Amino acid sequence: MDENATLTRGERTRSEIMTAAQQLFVQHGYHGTSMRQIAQRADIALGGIYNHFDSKEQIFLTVLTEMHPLHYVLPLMSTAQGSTIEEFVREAAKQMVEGVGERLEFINLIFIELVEFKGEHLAQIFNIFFPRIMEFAQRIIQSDGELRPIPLPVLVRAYIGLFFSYILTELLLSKQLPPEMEQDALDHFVDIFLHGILVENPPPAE
Amino acid sequence: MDENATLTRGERTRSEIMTAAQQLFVQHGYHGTSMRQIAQRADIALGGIYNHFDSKEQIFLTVLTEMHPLHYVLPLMSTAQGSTIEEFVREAAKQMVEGVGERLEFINLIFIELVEFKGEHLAQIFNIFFPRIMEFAQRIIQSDGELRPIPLPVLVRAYIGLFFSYILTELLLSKQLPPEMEQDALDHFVDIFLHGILVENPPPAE
DNA sequence: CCTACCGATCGGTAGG
DNA sequence: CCTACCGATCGGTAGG
Repeated sequence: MDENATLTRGERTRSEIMTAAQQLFVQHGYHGTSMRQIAQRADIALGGIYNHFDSKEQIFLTVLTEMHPLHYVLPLMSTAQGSTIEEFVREAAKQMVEGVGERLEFINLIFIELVEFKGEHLAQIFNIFFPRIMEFAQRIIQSDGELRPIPLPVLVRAYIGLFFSYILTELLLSKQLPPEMEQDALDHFVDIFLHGILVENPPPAE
Repeated sequence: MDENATLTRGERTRSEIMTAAQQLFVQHGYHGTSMRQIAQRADIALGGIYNHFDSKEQIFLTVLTEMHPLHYVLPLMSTAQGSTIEEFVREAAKQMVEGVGERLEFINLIFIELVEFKGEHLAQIFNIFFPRIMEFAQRIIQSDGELRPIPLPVLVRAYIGLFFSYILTELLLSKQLPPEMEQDALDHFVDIFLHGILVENPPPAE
C-alpha cells in the first residue's frame, strides 16, 4: 500500500483521483457518479480535478485502461506451470480467478463500458492486451495433449467465456443459493471446459 | 405488433411508457436516462408518467421483471425435442439463443441491475423463473445419455454460463474480430459444453 | 393527463 | 490547487 512512495506530488493526486473514481464508478455507475463525489473522496476541490483530467469521460477511460486487472493477471497466468494442456489450463485458470478475485468489482466497469458507452473504448483496450493473450493461446496448443478440432480463435473465446460465465453466474446466483451451487464451482467449470476441449484423457481424481 | 389491440387506454399508455423506458435504459443506462426522455418517447407529458408509476426506479423494476426475455424463452426451450441429452441440449441452446437474440440488448438491463442497483432486485426475478429452470434441468438429466458426475446445481449454472459466455464474448469481441472468431461460435460453444458434461460419445459430424 | 413549478444537483469554467 | 459561479437539467409534485 506504499504505492505513492516514488510519485511526485502531482502524480500522487492524479492517482488518488483515479482510485476514488474507480471505487465510485464501480458502486454507482458512470452517470450515477458525480465529479463532486470523486473530488470529495480524492480529498481535493472540484476544480482541482481539471488540472489532471479534461473531463469525466477521460477519467473513466483512464481508469478503465490503466487500472485494468489484466495488467497483472496476464503475467500471473503466464507463470502457470504444467507440461500438459490440462495442468497448464487448470493452473492458469486458478491464477486468473485468484488474481481477478482481488478486484472482482472491476467487472462492473466493463459492464458500464458496454452499457453507458456502447463499447466505444473497447478497441483501445483490446489492442493493449491482444498480443499477450495470443501468446497465452500459443502456450496452450503447444502443450502436451490432444485438442479436439476447435479453431484457435474459438478456443480463446471459450476460455474467456469460461471466466465470464463463472464470474457472472457467481454475481447472479451467489446471493440466492449460498452454499450448494457454490462448492468447487470453479473446479467444475474448468473440468467441463477441459473435458470439452480435449480428445479423451479423463482428468485425474482430485 | 398489434399488442395494443385488447388493452384499455390506460393499459396502452402504461405499456408505451415501459417500451420507451426499456429502450432508453438499454441505450444509456439508468442514471443516463431521464424521466423527461421517457415521457417524450412515450408521447406523454412528464407528469403523466406518475399516473402509472410511483418513481423512476419502479419503472425500471417493472421493465426488468415484466419484459424479461425468459418469459418467452423458457417456454421456447421447453419445446425442444430430442430423446438424448445431446439432441435436447443442442436444440434448447438454439432456441435460447434465437429467442434471446431478438432482444439481445435486454442483457444491458441485467448489467444495469448489477451495477447501478447492486443486484437488489435479483431475488424477485429469481423467484419468478426458478421453478421452470429446474424443470428444464430435470429434463436434461432424464434424457438418454451418461452424464459425468457433476452436481445438478453446477450443471444448471454451467448451462446458464454457456449462454452468458457466448453473449458476452460476442459483445466484447464481435466489434474487434468480425469474421474468423465468429463463425459457428455458438455451435462450438455447445459442442465444448456437451463434450464437457458427457461421459464419452463423440458428437456426430455436422 | 398537462402546465408550471420546486429545490437540488449536474459538468464544467473563470480567475486568481 | 481553490472559490465562486455558470446555464442546464435532474426527479418529483401541486393543482387543476
